[in-house]
Amino acid sequence: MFLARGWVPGYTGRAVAAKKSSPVPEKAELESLPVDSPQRRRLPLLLRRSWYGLNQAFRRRIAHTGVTPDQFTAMRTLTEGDPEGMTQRELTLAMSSDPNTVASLLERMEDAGWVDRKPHERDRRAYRIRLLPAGRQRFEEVRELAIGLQSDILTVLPESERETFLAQLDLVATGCRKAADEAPRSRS
Amino acid sequence: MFLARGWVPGYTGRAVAAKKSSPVPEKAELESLPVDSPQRRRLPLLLRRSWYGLNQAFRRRIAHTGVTPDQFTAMRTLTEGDPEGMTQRELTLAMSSDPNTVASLLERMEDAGWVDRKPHERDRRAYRIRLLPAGRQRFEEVRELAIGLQSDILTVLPESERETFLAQLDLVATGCRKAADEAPRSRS
DNA sequence: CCCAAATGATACGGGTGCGTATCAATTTGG
DNA sequence: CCAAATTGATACGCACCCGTATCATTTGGG
Repeated sequence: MFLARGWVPGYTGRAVAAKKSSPVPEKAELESLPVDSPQRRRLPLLLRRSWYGLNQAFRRRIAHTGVTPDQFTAMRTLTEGDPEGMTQRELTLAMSSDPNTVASLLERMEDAGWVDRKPHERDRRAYRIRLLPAGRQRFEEVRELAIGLQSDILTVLPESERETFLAQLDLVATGCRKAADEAPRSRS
Repeated sequence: MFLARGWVPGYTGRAVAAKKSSPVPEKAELESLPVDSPQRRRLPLLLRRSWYGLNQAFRRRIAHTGVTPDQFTAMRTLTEGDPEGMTQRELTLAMSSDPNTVASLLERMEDAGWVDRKPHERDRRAYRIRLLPAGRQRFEEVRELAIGLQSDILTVLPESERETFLAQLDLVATGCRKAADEAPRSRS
């Protein structure tokens, strides 16, 4: 087995080492531990597990459509955005992504015939990205699967707790972005 | 489409279109909307924003150490794992990562002199990965910054709600992994 | 005991995240 | 009104995610 003797459990909490009796520490003793102690639930690890798990599940469920999760996110964002067509900058912000990534993402989507880029009528540096009919059709197809997945996963929480949880996650997301924006880009 | 002209604000909520007066819909009308409606909080988008925001913040805060967020995760996992040295397979599982990714991650970390790979004494296919003193020193250095970041972010939630939130996120994470594991790898 | 199935690791390739640099166009300040 | 700062987009390069294929070793069932 993969646990020799000795050992401290990972954050997956398979076991509790040493002499601690209860598998779940009491609140009081728990809060006396460092916030990154293996005995505690840690935000970064939980977000990592959630995000990669969700992505993997989604990618596998939609693989047969030829669309990737990020391409789907772009399609959704475009659908919900300015009907005249968002700029790449706007798309980047709305997707919480990066100008670079969005550029190459759109390049592939343009090659696939799902979007096109028209020059912006007031800013000659910018494009207006529009979702083409072929893209919209793909989007609708994948959207059904996305709804199914999200619903499946939310069943792990009692109905009554979902909105509160999502509101808290929203706060956390905002906190994370804020931390990122405030972080120094190294000194210069 | 569900939004023709007039746009509806994306989840970034830059503006509120149309005639809806309250920016936050009532619970009743909210629950009548599709789970992926822009007016609702959506799990995938929130997880995306949280994860990338957290990562970006962390990457920027630790850039001067030469360690990447994933390398730090590996160091932490190794530190908390079998003192004799985990195999790559075990590390992969514990990190919610992928055998491929872990292999190249470790290759870079080995080049940097932070870990080494000794042949496993009972399975000649496997390695035992050990964190070297140089790696442990880097780990301790970065760990301080990681604790600071996690603490900073958790301040967005009232102290009394944190443990509950993390417990719910744990459930969600498990649900996501489960969905991924159950997803078909395409048919063969 | 032996062979088929399963498993640990690697190679290869496409997609994505992102720091840095560059270029053209727009905005701003004096 | 013009030079400097800012901004939209791209190029390049490295790190990481992950599907697929391959190879060596281990395991399991007959």
